[in-house]
Amino acid sequence: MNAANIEDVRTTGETAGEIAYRQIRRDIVFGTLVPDTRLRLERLKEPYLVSVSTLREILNRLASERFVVAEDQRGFRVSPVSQSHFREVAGMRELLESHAMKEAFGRGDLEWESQVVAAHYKLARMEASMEAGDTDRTEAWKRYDREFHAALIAACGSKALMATHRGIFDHYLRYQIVAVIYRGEAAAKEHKQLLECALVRDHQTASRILSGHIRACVDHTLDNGLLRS
Amino acid sequence: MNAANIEDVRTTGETAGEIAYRQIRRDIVFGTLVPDTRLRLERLKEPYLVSVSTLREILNRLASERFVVAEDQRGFRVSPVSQSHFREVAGMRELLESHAMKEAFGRGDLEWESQVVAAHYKLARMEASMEAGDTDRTEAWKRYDREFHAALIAACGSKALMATHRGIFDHYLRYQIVAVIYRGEAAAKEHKQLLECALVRDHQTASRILSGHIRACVDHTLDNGLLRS
DNA sequence: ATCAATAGATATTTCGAAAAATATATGATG
DNA sequence: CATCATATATTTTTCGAAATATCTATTGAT
Repeated sequence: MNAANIEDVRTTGETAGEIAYRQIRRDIVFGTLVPDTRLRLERLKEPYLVSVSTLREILNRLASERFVVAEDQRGFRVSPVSQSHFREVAGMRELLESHAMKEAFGRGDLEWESQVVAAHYKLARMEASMEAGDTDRTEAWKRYDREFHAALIAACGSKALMATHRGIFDHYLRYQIVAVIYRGEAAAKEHKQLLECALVRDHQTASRILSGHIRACVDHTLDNGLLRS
Repeated sequence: MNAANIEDVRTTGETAGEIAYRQIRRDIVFGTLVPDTRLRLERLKEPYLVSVSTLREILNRLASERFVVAEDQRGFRVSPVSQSHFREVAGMRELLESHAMKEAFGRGDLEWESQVVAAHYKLARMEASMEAGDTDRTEAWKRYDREFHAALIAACGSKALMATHRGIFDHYLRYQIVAVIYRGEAAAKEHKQLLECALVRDHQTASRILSGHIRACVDHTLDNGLLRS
């Protein structure tokens, strides 16, 4: 290959299907594709710039991740949401993340600590910016939130655990978006507490805070009836 | 539809892709498709009786489940196995199944108990039959083992937890097959103990037994060097 | 008027081939 | 002889259309 092609490696390295996959997944997590709507193949071809076959590959992947449901010979639809499922997902997050934090706190080294500090710094700055009225950046905020919690458990020593957590976390994220949750100040305080726990390796307090963090979010959502049945 | 078609509902209700999916998944879990081998599309068309497009749908699904890995523009291969991954999967099973048993023991009713008894009965009979030299039925044995452990946690109240457990369990199963593990007598005894714990709702003892159950299996495999690296 | 059966329309599933990328073989050059 | 560029072959990715199934509207019968 000649020198001119070096720049194209980025572009060609990723398949069209991969790009469309990320876009559709993102549209489900962030609610652009609303729960329970049917995903008609011919209709999705145009907006995502792929053919039906490629779409089916993508939707099959998302079905494995439970972001869409595949009904036998009746196509696909965006997975529905429900109070009970939200509770289940929140419970899973609590179980996985608590355990992973405990492991990470026991194994983490200086490099890990610095990554946690870095992730918290970015998140805290974003939270401050949101507090100051810089709205409609919730997507970036959620990304930093995810990265902070991922950093906390990064030293847990199990790729399998982190992968499972990541899958569950995105489902949790969808409920936060779908129900339009905002409790910035409280969440920011809890994030700071989690950072401090990490640095002194106090996983018991961290678990307690995480439980509160998650349960407050679930209760707030369900109490206000932001989700039906 | 006329009366004659009623019988065909079973046949036509399932798509060709669904059948091939189950077969390929099964072939990976039970080692027929050996770890790390490349899954060439043209080569798999014939044995599984589907086209390349359908194959890609299946392999994308299995990639989401981490039974195959997809390399950018380089196709698919059966996920490799390693000691460290086996340990991670075993750890995940311990975490999920322990927690689920605790919940199930707290919520289970008479109907649940009877299902556990039924599942154990089938498993115990199979184990006795294996003990008596009825070999090469390990696949059926593994299925009953899975069903027993699934029955134990069936009352945990979380479909999400059960689904995640199921996914992890099959990865665990693959290692049992790949490494040709057999510790029938010991396992049978532990299964009986788990049944008794369930009926008296002693989740703490059950957790201890499950830990031993899993760790003995992992140690036995790795100590005997049945798995490289 | 209600229900069943049929025909037509719409959607999904499956296929084989074209397009794009990677891997392999060949040959030229230092 | 090694290295790099070029050409060939193989493989993956993507597509559009044929085959199959489901859904809807219409007709006819009880």
